[in-house]
Amino acid sequence: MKLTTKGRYAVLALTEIALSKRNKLIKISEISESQNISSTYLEQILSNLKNKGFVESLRGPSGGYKLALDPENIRLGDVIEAIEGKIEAKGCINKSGSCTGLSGKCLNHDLWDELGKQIELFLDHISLKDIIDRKVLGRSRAPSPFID
Amino acid sequence: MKLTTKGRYAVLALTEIALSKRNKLIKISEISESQNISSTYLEQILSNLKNKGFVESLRGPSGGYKLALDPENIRLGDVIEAIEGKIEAKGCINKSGSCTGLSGKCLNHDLWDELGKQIELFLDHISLKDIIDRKVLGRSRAPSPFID
DNA sequence: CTATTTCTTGACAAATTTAATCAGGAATTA
DNA sequence: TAATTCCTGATTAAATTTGTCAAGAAATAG
Repeated sequence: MKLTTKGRYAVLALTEIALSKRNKLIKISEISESQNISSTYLEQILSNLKNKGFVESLRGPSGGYKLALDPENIRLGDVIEAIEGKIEAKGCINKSGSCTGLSGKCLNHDLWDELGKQIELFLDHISLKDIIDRKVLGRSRAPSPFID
Repeated sequence: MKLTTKGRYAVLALTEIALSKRNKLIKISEISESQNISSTYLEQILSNLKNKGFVESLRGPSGGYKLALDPENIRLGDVIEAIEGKIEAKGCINKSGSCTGLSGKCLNHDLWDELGKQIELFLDHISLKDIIDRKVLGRSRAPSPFID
């Protein structure tokens, strides 16, 4: 599993872009300064977000970025996956011999798979609009009881 | 947030210990061999698990490890926290100036806090016994809708 | 059309974290 | 008393994250 500053910066940048005046372009330098993030580092991230279709850009003076989608259509899960890659709780993948032993057949596999799903489910249900509207707090949920 | 092989090895080791014959001690070398994990690395992890009270040990020939608690009383959340430290989605902590800007007051803070809770909730509700009994699959849950 | 601004791209380097090794030691038992 | 096993802390190696840097391409203002 992976969740680094890169992913957090991406979400942060998207909220800044979303909050900038409707259809008005916002520059990397503006985000960089207001959020105290290296502008060259942000360049990488925004360039990536552009290629994945979350934002649009314009070059030259008075250039900058704006959202390519409405905030309610930007799922955080998609953003994080685009930036950090698949959030997968790799249990024993690519480790030959690690699916043997007393706990053979990867009892543990289930755990990390399901945890990965729990994380994905959460992020896939939160949109950029939820963040802007402050509709995130209190929404986490415990797993369901096991049904035979 | 953090979830590394160390945490996974810890859970793996615990399941191996749990599955070994009741009250019979199991050696590091046995786990190491059956799971293909460096035994010296495992030593660190098991020593840690012992200090945190999850397992007991005995030295000398015919020594080894056994559980200090019943599997149903070992919550994965506690294990992971003991090994990896608090799973916290640190949003803007210790980054002076990062709580300003258009998205000031840390709109994002809520997101990572709540994601952290979603992960904790999941792991706190799964016990070592659940893993052994294969009662984990299908239990992940989406977040609840926002209530005003 | 020229200079400036801004995004774009890819390679590179520093810093941090993770994963693992190593060495020496302490308890237990046969 | 010798072999076995856990115990501890220091050190190293590998991988990843977090940037920096340099050269360039598009857009615009003047």
